[in-house]
Amino acid sequence: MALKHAVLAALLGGEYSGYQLTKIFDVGVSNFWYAAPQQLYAELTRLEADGLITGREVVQKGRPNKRVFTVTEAGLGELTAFAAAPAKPLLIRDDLVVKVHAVDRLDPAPVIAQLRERAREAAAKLDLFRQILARLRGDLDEETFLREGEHVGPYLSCLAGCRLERETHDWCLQTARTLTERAARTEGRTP
Amino acid sequence: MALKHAVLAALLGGEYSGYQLTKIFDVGVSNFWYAAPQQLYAELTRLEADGLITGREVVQKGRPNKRVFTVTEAGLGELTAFAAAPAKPLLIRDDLVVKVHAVDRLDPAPVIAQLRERAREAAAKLDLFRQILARLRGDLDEETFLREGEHVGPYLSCLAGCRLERETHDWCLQTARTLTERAARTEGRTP
DNA sequence: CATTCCATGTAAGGAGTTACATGATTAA
DNA sequence: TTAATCATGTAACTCCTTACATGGAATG
Repeated sequence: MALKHAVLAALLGGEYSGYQLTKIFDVGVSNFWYAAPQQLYAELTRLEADGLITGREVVQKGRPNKRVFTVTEAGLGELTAFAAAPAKPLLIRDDLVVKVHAVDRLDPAPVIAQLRERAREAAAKLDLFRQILARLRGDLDEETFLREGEHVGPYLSCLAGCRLERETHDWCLQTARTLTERAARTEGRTP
Repeated sequence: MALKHAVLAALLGGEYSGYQLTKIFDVGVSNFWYAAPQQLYAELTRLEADGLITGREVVQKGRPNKRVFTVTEAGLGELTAFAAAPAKPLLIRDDLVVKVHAVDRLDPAPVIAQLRERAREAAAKLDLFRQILARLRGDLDEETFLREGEHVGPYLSCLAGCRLERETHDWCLQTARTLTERAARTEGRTP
Protein backbone atom coordinates (compact mmCIF):
# COMPACT_ATOMS: atom_id res chain seq x y z
CA MET A 1 0.00 0.00 0.00
CA ALA A 2 1.20 3.42 -0.85
CA LEU A 3 -1.14 6.16 0.29
CA LYS A 4 -1.30 4.53 3.69
CA HIS A 5 1.99 5.85 4.97
CA ALA A 6 1.50 9.28 3.48
CA VAL A 7 -1.80 9.57 5.34
CA LEU A 8 -0.27 8.35 8.59
CA ALA A 9 2.59 10.83 8.19
CA ALA A 10 0.16 13.66 7.53
CA LEU A 11 -1.91 12.75 10.58
CA LEU A 12 1.14 13.02 12.81
CA GLY A 13 0.74 16.77 12.37
CA GLY A 14 -2.56 16.74 14.24
CA GLU A 15 -6.18 15.64 13.98
CA TYR A 16 -7.67 16.02 10.54
CA SER A 17 -10.92 15.09 8.87
CA GLY A 18 -11.12 13.49 5.44
CA TYR A 19 -12.03 16.82 3.96
CA GLN A 20 -9.10 18.61 5.56
CA LEU A 21 -6.80 15.91 4.26
CA THR A 22 -8.12 16.43 0.74
CA LYS A 23 -6.96 20.05 1.03
CA ILE A 24 -3.56 18.97 2.25
CA PHE A 25 -3.16 16.26 -0.38
CA ASP A 26 -4.45 18.49 -3.09
CA VAL A 27 -1.32 20.62 -2.84
CA GLY A 28 0.56 17.36 -2.72
CA VAL A 29 1.53 17.42 0.97
CA SER A 30 4.41 19.75 0.37
CA ASN A 31 4.70 18.15 -3.00
CA PHE A 32 5.68 14.71 -1.97
CA TRP A 33 2.40 12.96 -2.52
CA TYR A 34 -0.87 13.60 -4.28
CA ALA A 35 -4.19 11.88 -3.65
CA ALA A 36 -7.76 12.41 -4.83
CA PRO A 37 -10.56 12.88 -2.28
CA GLN A 38 -12.17 9.49 -2.91
CA GLN A 39 -8.87 7.80 -2.31
CA LEU A 40 -8.51 9.51 1.03
CA TYR A 41 -11.95 8.63 2.32
CA ALA A 42 -11.44 5.03 1.30
CA GLU A 43 -8.00 4.96 2.87
CA LEU A 44 -9.22 6.45 6.16
CA THR A 45 -11.92 3.78 6.37
CA ARG A 46 -9.34 1.07 5.82
CA LEU A 47 -6.82 2.54 8.27
CA GLU A 48 -9.46 2.79 10.96
CA ALA A 49 -10.61 -0.78 10.33
CA ASP A 50 -6.99 -1.88 10.70
CA GLY A 51 -6.65 0.02 13.97
CA LEU A 52 -3.88 2.29 12.69
CA ILE A 53 -5.94 5.42 13.29
CA THR A 54 -8.95 6.30 15.43
CA GLY A 55 -11.79 8.59 14.44
CA ARG A 56 -13.64 11.05 16.64
CA GLU A 57 -16.87 12.83 15.77
CA VAL A 58 -16.70 16.60 15.95
CA VAL A 59 -20.07 18.33 16.17
CA GLN A 60 -20.12 21.66 14.37
CA LYS A 61 -22.74 24.36 14.19
CA GLY A 62 -23.50 25.98 10.87
CA ARG A 63 -21.81 23.24 8.93
CA PRO A 64 -21.87 19.45 8.65
CA ASN A 65 -20.26 17.46 11.42
CA LYS A 66 -17.02 15.76 10.66
CA ARG A 67 -14.84 12.92 11.83
CA VAL A 68 -11.26 13.69 12.71
CA PHE A 69 -8.55 11.08 12.94
CA THR A 70 -5.45 10.42 15.04
CA VAL A 71 -2.64 7.92 14.63
CA THR A 72 -2.74 5.08 17.16
CA GLU A 73 0.23 3.29 18.70
CA ALA A 74 -0.22 0.57 16.11
CA GLY A 75 -0.16 3.24 13.42
CA LEU A 76 3.08 4.62 14.77
CA GLY A 77 4.49 1.09 14.72
CA GLU A 78 3.48 0.77 11.09
CA LEU A 79 5.23 4.04 10.28
CA THR A 80 8.36 2.91 12.09
CA ALA A 81 8.49 -0.29 10.07
CA PHE A 82 7.90 1.71 6.91
CA ALA A 83 10.72 4.14 7.71
CA ALA A 84 13.14 1.29 8.32
CA ALA A 85 12.27 -0.50 5.07
CA PRO A 86 14.30 0.39 1.98
CA ALA A 87 12.84 3.38 0.15
CA LYS A 88 11.34 2.85 -3.26
CA PRO A 89 12.92 5.00 -5.91
CA LEU A 90 11.32 8.36 -6.52
CA LEU A 91 8.38 8.05 -8.86
CA ILE A 92 7.97 10.90 -11.24
CA ARG A 93 5.71 11.14 -14.23
CA ASP A 94 5.32 14.32 -16.12
CA ASP A 95 3.29 14.85 -19.26
CA LEU A 96 4.85 18.19 -19.94
CA VAL A 97 8.42 16.92 -20.09
CA VAL A 98 7.28 14.19 -22.48
CA LYS A 99 5.87 16.90 -24.71
CA VAL A 100 9.10 18.87 -24.59
CA HIS A 101 11.04 15.72 -25.38
CA ALA A 102 8.99 15.31 -28.56
CA VAL A 103 8.74 19.00 -29.44
CA ASP A 104 11.12 18.88 -32.42
CA ARG A 105 8.52 17.04 -34.46
CA LEU A 106 5.49 18.91 -33.13
CA ASP A 107 3.93 22.36 -33.15
CA PRO A 108 5.75 24.12 -30.29
CA ALA A 109 3.05 26.74 -29.63
CA PRO A 110 0.80 24.72 -27.28
CA VAL A 111 3.83 23.32 -25.49
CA ILE A 112 5.16 26.82 -24.88
CA ALA A 113 1.79 27.93 -23.53
CA GLN A 114 1.75 24.99 -21.14
CA LEU A 115 5.28 25.71 -19.99
CA ARG A 116 4.30 29.26 -19.10
CA GLU A 117 1.22 28.03 -17.28
CA ARG A 118 3.26 25.49 -15.35
CA ALA A 119 5.75 28.18 -14.43
CA ARG A 120 2.94 30.26 -12.95
CA GLU A 121 1.65 27.31 -10.94
CA ALA A 122 5.12 26.55 -9.68
CA ALA A 123 5.61 30.16 -8.58
CA ALA A 124 2.30 30.04 -6.70
CA LYS A 125 3.24 26.82 -4.97
CA LEU A 126 6.65 28.16 -4.09
CA ASP A 127 4.99 31.16 -2.47
CA LEU A 128 2.67 28.92 -0.51
CA PHE A 129 5.51 26.70 0.64
CA ARG A 130 7.51 29.69 1.78
CA GLN A 131 4.59 30.83 3.91
CA ILE A 132 4.32 27.37 5.40
CA LEU A 133 8.02 27.39 6.20
CA ALA A 134 7.81 30.80 7.84
CA ARG A 135 4.89 29.62 9.97
CA LEU A 136 6.70 26.44 10.97
CA ARG A 137 9.89 28.13 12.06
CA GLY A 138 8.14 30.94 13.93
CA ASP A 139 10.54 33.71 14.87
CA LEU A 140 13.69 31.62 14.59
CA ASP A 141 15.91 31.84 11.55
CA GLU A 142 16.18 28.68 9.48
CA GLU A 143 19.55 27.55 10.75
CA THR A 144 18.59 27.90 14.39
CA PHE A 145 15.26 26.24 13.82
CA LEU A 146 16.82 23.26 12.09
CA ARG A 147 19.29 22.91 14.97
CA GLU A 148 16.96 23.48 17.90
CA GLY A 149 13.36 23.49 16.70
CA GLU A 150 11.04 20.75 17.89
CA HIS A 151 9.45 19.39 14.74
CA VAL A 152 11.74 19.61 11.77
CA GLY A 153 10.22 16.78 9.71
CA PRO A 154 7.52 18.85 8.00
CA TYR A 155 9.99 21.69 7.56
CA LEU A 156 12.52 19.49 5.82
CA SER A 157 9.96 17.91 3.52
CA CYS A 158 8.63 21.34 2.65
CA LEU A 159 12.15 22.42 1.77
CA ALA A 160 12.17 19.58 -0.76
CA GLY A 161 8.96 20.98 -2.21
CA CYS A 162 10.50 24.44 -2.46
CA ARG A 163 13.51 23.15 -4.35
CA LEU A 164 11.34 21.23 -6.76
CA GLU A 165 9.02 24.15 -7.48
CA ARG A 166 11.86 26.60 -7.89
CA GLU A 167 13.61 24.37 -10.40
CA THR A 168 10.36 23.61 -12.19
CA HIS A 169 9.66 27.32 -12.49
CA ASP A 170 13.11 28.15 -13.84
CA TRP A 171 13.23 25.22 -16.21
CA CYS A 172 9.80 26.00 -17.64
CA LEU A 173 10.71 29.60 -18.33
CA GLN A 174 14.09 28.76 -19.80
CA THR A 175 12.56 26.10 -22.00
CA ALA A 176 9.72 28.36 -23.10
CA ARG A 177 12.19 31.09 -24.00
CA THR A 178 14.39 28.68 -25.98
CA LEU A 179 11.45 27.30 -27.92
CA THR A 180 10.00 30.75 -28.55
CA GLU A 181 13.24 32.06 -29.98
CA ARG A 182 13.65 29.03 -32.20
CA ALA A 183 10.06 29.34 -33.43
CA ALA A 184 10.67 32.99 -34.30
CA ARG A 185 13.75 32.09 -36.33
CA THR A 186 11.93 29.35 -38.20
CA GLU A 187 9.04 31.68 -39.04
CA GLY A 188 11.50 34.16 -40.43
CA ARG A 189 12.72 31.49 -42.83
CA THR A 190 9.62 29.70 -44.05
CA PRO A 191 7.37 32.46 -45.42
CA MET B 1 -3.42 5.91 -21.40
CA ALA B 2 -0.26 7.21 -19.94
CA LEU B 3 2.78 5.23 -20.99
CA LYS B 4 1.62 5.45 -24.58
CA HIS B 5 2.86 8.96 -25.23
CA ALA B 6 6.10 8.47 -23.37
CA VAL B 7 6.86 5.47 -25.58
CA LEU B 8 5.95 7.35 -28.74
CA ALA B 9 8.14 10.26 -27.66
CA ALA B 10 11.04 7.93 -26.94
CA LEU B 11 10.67 6.25 -30.34
CA LEU B 12 11.00 9.59 -32.09
CA GLY B 13 14.68 9.33 -31.22
CA GLY B 14 15.11 6.34 -33.50
CA GLU B 15 14.25 2.68 -33.88
CA TYR B 16 14.33 0.75 -30.64
CA SER B 17 13.44 -2.76 -29.53
CA GLY B 18 11.46 -3.52 -26.41
CA TYR B 19 14.64 -4.43 -24.64
CA GLN B 20 16.38 -1.22 -25.59
CA LEU B 21 13.38 0.74 -24.36
CA THR B 22 13.55 -1.03 -21.02
CA LYS B 23 17.08 0.34 -20.65
CA ILE B 24 15.91 3.84 -21.53
CA PHE B 25 12.87 3.72 -19.27
CA ASP B 26 14.84 2.16 -16.47
CA VAL B 27 16.73 5.41 -16.01
CA GLY B 28 13.40 7.14 -16.36
CA VAL B 29 13.91 8.63 -19.83
CA SER B 30 15.90 11.52 -18.50
CA ASN B 31 13.83 11.25 -15.38
CA PHE B 32 10.47 12.14 -16.77
CA TRP B 33 8.93 8.72 -16.87
CA TYR B 34 9.59 5.30 -15.47
CA ALA B 35 8.23 2.01 -16.74
CA ALA B 36 8.88 -1.65 -16.02
CA PRO B 37 9.87 -4.05 -18.83
CA GLN B 38 6.56 -5.91 -18.86
CA GLN B 39 4.69 -2.67 -19.24
CA LEU B 40 6.78 -1.76 -22.25
CA TYR B 41 6.33 -5.04 -24.09
CA ALA B 42 2.59 -4.87 -23.50
CA GLU B 43 2.45 -1.25 -24.60
CA LEU B 44 4.43 -1.93 -27.78
CA THR B 45 2.02 -4.71 -28.69
CA ARG B 46 -0.93 -2.38 -28.19
CA LEU B 47 0.64 0.52 -30.06
CA GLU B 48 1.42 -1.70 -33.02
CA ALA B 49 -2.10 -3.11 -33.02
CA ASP B 50 -3.42 0.46 -33.05
CA GLY B 51 -1.16 1.34 -35.96
CA LEU B 52 0.73 4.03 -34.06
CA ILE B 53 4.04 2.25 -34.50
CA THR B 54 5.39 -0.38 -36.88
CA GLY B 55 7.75 -3.18 -35.99
CA ARG B 56 10.56 -4.58 -38.07
CA GLU B 57 12.45 -7.81 -37.41
CA VAL B 58 16.19 -7.40 -37.08
CA VAL B 59 18.16 -10.59 -37.53
CA GLN B 60 21.26 -10.70 -35.37
CA LYS B 61 24.10 -13.14 -35.18
CA GLY B 62 25.38 -14.26 -31.85
CA ARG B 63 22.32 -13.01 -30.04
CA PRO B 64 18.53 -13.36 -30.25
CA ASN B 65 16.76 -11.51 -33.02
CA LYS B 66 14.75 -8.49 -32.03
CA ARG B 67 11.91 -6.34 -33.27
CA VAL B 68 12.55 -2.62 -33.54
CA PHE B 69 9.79 -0.05 -33.77
CA THR B 70 9.18 3.26 -35.51
CA VAL B 71 6.45 5.84 -35.05
CA THR B 72 3.95 5.94 -37.94
CA GLU B 73 2.16 8.98 -39.30
CA ALA B 74 -0.83 8.04 -37.16
CA GLY B 75 1.48 7.88 -34.16
CA LEU B 76 2.79 11.34 -34.90
CA GLY B 77 -0.80 12.53 -35.11
CA GLU B 78 -1.51 11.01 -31.73
CA LEU B 79 1.50 12.81 -30.29
CA THR B 80 0.40 16.10 -31.80
CA ALA B 81 -3.05 15.77 -30.23
CA PHE B 82 -1.41 14.86 -26.94
CA ALA B 83 0.89 17.89 -27.03
CA ALA B 84 -2.03 20.22 -27.70
CA ALA B 85 -4.16 18.80 -24.86
CA PRO B 86 -3.80 20.45 -21.44
CA ALA B 87 -0.97 18.91 -19.44
CA LYS B 88 -1.82 16.93 -16.36
CA PRO B 89 -0.14 18.27 -13.28
CA LEU B 90 3.21 16.77 -12.43
CA LEU B 91 2.82 13.55 -10.55
CA ILE B 92 5.37 12.94 -7.88
CA ARG B 93 5.36 10.33 -5.18
CA ASP B 94 8.29 9.82 -2.94
CA ASP B 95 8.55 7.40 -0.05
CA LEU B 96 11.66 9.02 1.27
CA VAL B 97 10.13 12.47 1.71
CA VAL B 98 7.21 10.87 3.54
CA LYS B 99 9.71 9.31 5.92
CA VAL B 100 11.44 12.63 6.48
CA HIS B 101 8.09 14.27 7.08
CA ALA B 102 7.41 11.80 9.88
CA VAL B 103 10.95 11.62 11.22
CA ASP B 104 10.28 13.57 14.42
CA ARG B 105 8.39 10.62 15.86
CA LEU B 106 10.63 7.90 14.41
CA ASP B 107 14.13 6.55 14.69
CA PRO B 108 16.12 8.83 12.36
CA ALA B 109 18.99 6.39 11.74
CA PRO B 110 17.45 4.37 8.88
CA VAL B 111 16.10 7.54 7.31
CA ILE B 112 19.54 9.13 7.37
CA ALA B 113 21.04 6.03 5.76
CA GLN B 114 18.44 6.15 3.00
CA LEU B 115 19.05 9.84 2.41
CA ARG B 116 22.76 9.19 1.90
CA GLU B 117 21.98 6.33 -0.45
CA ARG B 118 19.59 8.46 -2.45
CA ALA B 119 22.19 11.21 -2.66
CA ARG B 120 24.63 8.73 -4.16
CA GLU B 121 22.09 7.59 -6.73
CA ALA B 122 21.24 11.16 -7.64
CA ALA B 123 24.91 11.98 -8.15
CA ALA B 124 25.28 8.97 -10.43
CA LYS B 125 22.26 9.96 -12.48
CA LEU B 126 23.45 13.52 -12.71
CA ASP B 127 26.74 12.25 -14.09
CA LEU B 128 24.95 10.13 -16.63
CA PHE B 129 22.70 12.97 -17.71
CA ARG B 130 25.66 15.28 -18.15
CA GLN B 131 27.27 12.73 -20.45
CA ILE B 132 24.06 12.49 -22.43
CA LEU B 133 23.91 16.26 -22.75
CA ALA B 134 27.51 16.45 -23.91
CA ARG B 135 26.82 13.81 -26.55
CA LEU B 136 23.68 15.56 -27.74
CA ARG B 137 25.27 18.95 -28.15
CA GLY B 138 28.39 17.63 -29.83
CA ASP B 139 31.08 20.27 -30.07
CA LEU B 140 28.75 23.24 -29.69
CA ASP B 141 28.42 25.03 -26.37
CA GLU B 142 25.02 24.85 -24.74
CA GLU B 143 23.82 28.30 -25.71
CA THR B 144 24.70 27.87 -29.36
CA PHE B 145 23.23 24.39 -29.48
CA LEU B 146 19.93 25.55 -27.97
CA ARG B 147 19.79 28.36 -30.51
CA GLU B 148 20.87 26.49 -33.62
CA GLY B 149 20.98 22.77 -32.89
CA GLU B 150 18.63 20.47 -34.75
CA HIS B 151 16.99 18.39 -32.05
CA VAL B 152 16.65 20.27 -28.81
CA GLY B 153 13.70 18.32 -27.33
CA PRO B 154 15.72 15.54 -25.73
CA TYR B 155 18.30 18.07 -24.60
CA LEU B 156 15.72 20.23 -22.87
CA SER B 157 14.05 17.29 -21.15
CA CYS B 158 17.42 16.04 -20.01
CA LEU B 159 18.13 19.46 -18.53
CA ALA B 160 14.99 18.98 -16.44
CA GLY B 161 16.41 15.67 -15.23
CA CYS B 162 19.69 17.36 -14.31
CA ARG B 163 17.97 20.00 -12.24
CA LEU B 164 15.91 17.41 -10.43
CA GLU B 165 18.86 15.18 -9.63
CA ARG B 166 21.04 18.05 -8.52
CA GLU B 167 18.38 19.31 -6.13
CA THR B 168 17.64 15.81 -4.90
CA HIS B 169 21.30 15.29 -4.18
CA ASP B 170 21.72 18.55 -2.29
CA TRP B 171 18.49 18.20 -0.36
CA CYS B 172 19.33 14.65 0.72
CA LEU B 173 22.74 15.64 2.01
CA GLN B 174 21.48 18.75 3.77
CA THR B 175 18.67 16.78 5.38
CA ALA B 176 20.96 13.93 6.39
CA ARG B 177 23.35 16.42 7.97
CA THR B 178 20.58 18.20 9.87
CA LEU B 179 19.17 14.94 11.21
CA THR B 180 22.61 13.62 12.11
CA GLU B 181 23.48 16.70 14.12
CA ARG B 182 20.18 16.64 15.93
CA ALA B 183 20.58 12.94 16.72
CA ALA B 184 24.03 13.61 18.18
CA ARG B 185 22.65 16.36 20.41
CA THR B 186 19.81 14.15 21.64
CA GLU B 187 22.20 11.33 22.43
CA GLY B 188 24.28 13.71 24.47
CA ARG B 189 21.24 14.47 26.58
CA THR B 190 19.52 11.15 27.13
CA PRO B 191 22.24 8.88 28.62
C1' DC C 1 30.45 -23.54 -14.32
C1' DA C 2 28.18 -19.46 -12.67
C1' DT C 3 26.70 -15.07 -13.63
C1' DT C 4 25.37 -11.38 -16.41
C1' DC C 5 23.38 -9.66 -20.70
C1' DC C 6 20.06 -9.99 -24.46
C1' DA C 7 15.23 -10.70 -25.52
C1' DT C 8 10.30 -11.31 -24.60
C1' DG C 9 6.63 -12.19 -22.37
C1' DT C 10 2.07 -14.11 -18.91
C1' DA C 11 -0.88 -13.74 -14.86
C1' DA C 12 -2.68 -11.98 -10.75
C1' DG C 13 -3.36 -8.50 -7.76
C1' DG C 14 -3.00 -3.84 -5.84
C1' DA C 15 -3.31 1.12 -6.60
C1' DG C 16 -5.00 5.08 -8.75
C1' DT C 17 -8.24 7.71 -11.94
C1' DT C 18 -12.65 9.16 -13.80
C1' DA C 19 -17.30 9.70 -13.49
C1' DC C 20 -21.11 10.10 -10.70
C1' DA C 21 -23.96 11.12 -6.38
C1' DT C 22 -25.74 13.72 -2.28
C1' DG C 23 -26.84 17.40 0.77
C1' DA C 24 -26.32 21.36 3.87
C1' DT C 25 -24.39 26.23 4.48
C1' DT C 26 -22.46 30.61 3.38
C1' DA C 27 -20.93 34.38 0.52
C1' DA C 28 -21.71 37.20 -3.85
C1' DT D 1 -30.31 32.48 -6.77
C1' DT D 2 -26.07 31.07 -8.23
C1' DA D 3 -21.82 29.65 -6.98
C1' DA D 4 -18.49 28.13 -3.78
C1' DT D 5 -17.24 25.65 0.42
C1' DC D 6 -17.84 21.92 3.66
C1' DA D 7 -18.42 16.99 4.00
C1' DT D 8 -18.52 12.17 2.44
C1' DG D 9 -18.78 8.71 -0.31
C1' DT D 10 -19.81 4.46 -4.63
C1' DA D 11 -18.73 2.14 -8.90
C1' DA D 12 -16.36 1.07 -12.94
C1' DC D 13 -12.33 1.10 -15.15
C1' DT D 14 -7.55 1.76 -16.32
C1' DC D 15 -3.09 1.54 -15.03
C1' DC D 16 0.88 -0.11 -12.64
C1' DT D 17 3.38 -3.45 -9.75
C1' DT D 18 4.94 -7.99 -8.31
C1' DA D 19 5.91 -12.48 -9.16
C1' DC D 20 6.92 -15.87 -12.32
C1' DA D 21 8.68 -17.98 -16.82
C1' DT D 22 11.93 -19.09 -20.72
C1' DG D 23 16.11 -19.61 -23.28
C1' DG D 24 20.40 -18.70 -25.85
C1' DA D 25 25.01 -16.23 -25.86
C1' DA D 26 28.85 -14.01 -23.84
C1' DT D 27 31.90 -13.16 -19.94
C1' DG D 28 34.59 -14.28 -16.05
